[in-house]
Amino acid sequence: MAATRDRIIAATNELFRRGGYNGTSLRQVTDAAGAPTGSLYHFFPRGKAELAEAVITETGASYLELFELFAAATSDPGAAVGAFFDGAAETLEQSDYIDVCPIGTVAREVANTHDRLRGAADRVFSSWIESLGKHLEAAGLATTEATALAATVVAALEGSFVLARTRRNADVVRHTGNHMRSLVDAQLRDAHNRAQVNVGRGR
Amino acid sequence: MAATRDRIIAATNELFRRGGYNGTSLRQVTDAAGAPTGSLYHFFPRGKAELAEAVITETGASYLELFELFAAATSDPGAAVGAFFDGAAETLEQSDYIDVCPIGTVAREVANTHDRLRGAADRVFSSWIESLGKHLEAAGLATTEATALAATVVAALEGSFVLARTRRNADVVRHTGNHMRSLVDAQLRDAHNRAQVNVGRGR
DNA sequence: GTCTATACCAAGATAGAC
DNA sequence: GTCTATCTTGGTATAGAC
Repeated sequence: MAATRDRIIAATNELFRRGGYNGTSLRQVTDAAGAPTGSLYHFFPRGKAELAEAVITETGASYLELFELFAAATSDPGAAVGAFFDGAAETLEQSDYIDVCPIGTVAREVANTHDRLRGAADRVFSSWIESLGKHLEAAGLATTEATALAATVVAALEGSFVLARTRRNADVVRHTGNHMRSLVDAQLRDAHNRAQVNVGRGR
Repeated sequence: MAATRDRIIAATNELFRRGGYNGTSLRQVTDAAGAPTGSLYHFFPRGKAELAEAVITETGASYLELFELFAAATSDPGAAVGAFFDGAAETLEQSDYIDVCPIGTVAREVANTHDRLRGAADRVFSSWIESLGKHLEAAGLATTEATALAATVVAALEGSFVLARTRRNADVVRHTGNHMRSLVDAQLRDAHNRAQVNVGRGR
């Protein structure tokens, strides 16, 4: 049996993916985790907000790891991006379309009301963008271009989750992934062409 | 003074953009609208869910109209898309980063819990995708390509709102808009090139 | 660290006078 | 159509024994 704290985190993660922050009660959490209220407040003395912050931070780190696995499998960032979208689509279909990512839902709910949670989500998104950005740089993009493109990919990923869950069909995630892949490929091609021209000019 | 029903809808729209569905109480709505509980239940007998459904449907229709205005201003869909993102970025900055769109937030919150609201959001997103898709078809894309690309643009739009609100900076919306614009331009170019080749081959 | 009971408050919804 | 009072439920959080 997993440690109590881990069960609480895992249960909250899944409940947030289904119902979001305000839509999930601590009663649901303790029931799903099989843990009493006392334990919850033992591990998270500041209550729901502290629990949510832990879920955001820890889930964010595990998704970062997951993306790094995809990226490590190839030197082609476009392929890694496409594969990541395809994996997310699969997850959606196998989970009755509960959100793939608790962070996007919660971030959108609390961005104007819980500044601490907003900050935690901000750090997570930034870590993802930085990671993808590094890979895009390694493949030939300038830093500014790489970061902006990485942010677009993350935005498209999060947005495609909204559409897929709303229509209960994950194909939009796959199509969006394909589009992101061609966008990445095109930008890399442009960068290489510019580099070629400069070489031709003796730069 | 606007009619009571209109004030209730407008107040709810703004409150949803700030705090989402579960994060907004009917007390907040009646306070902001300056309307008593009795009036709210007079216009929306099934309560909060019915009110939310009306907000989604009516806001969705007004954003559709707004996009059609942008699209009517030019025969270049890429330009219309870019301008729409820029306008949204402006709105975010001027509103303390409350969401541009109450529908995306609410859709993500209730997709697994309120099927009626999910359905209403689905119809709205579909109407946007269909509208943009038509313009992309008119510019030369095949129907399937046009619909898929339109969905990607809507996904990127919604996703960029999440990132922008989370980091309290709307530049990501502008950058995403630029990327969507180049994506649209590239796909239209490809379609035209394919058409040219076919002409060259005497098709 | 765990458990139960409970305090306290805000939520959505309803009733019935006007 | 409007207004106020109120019902009921469920929310977060705490207390204190074990």
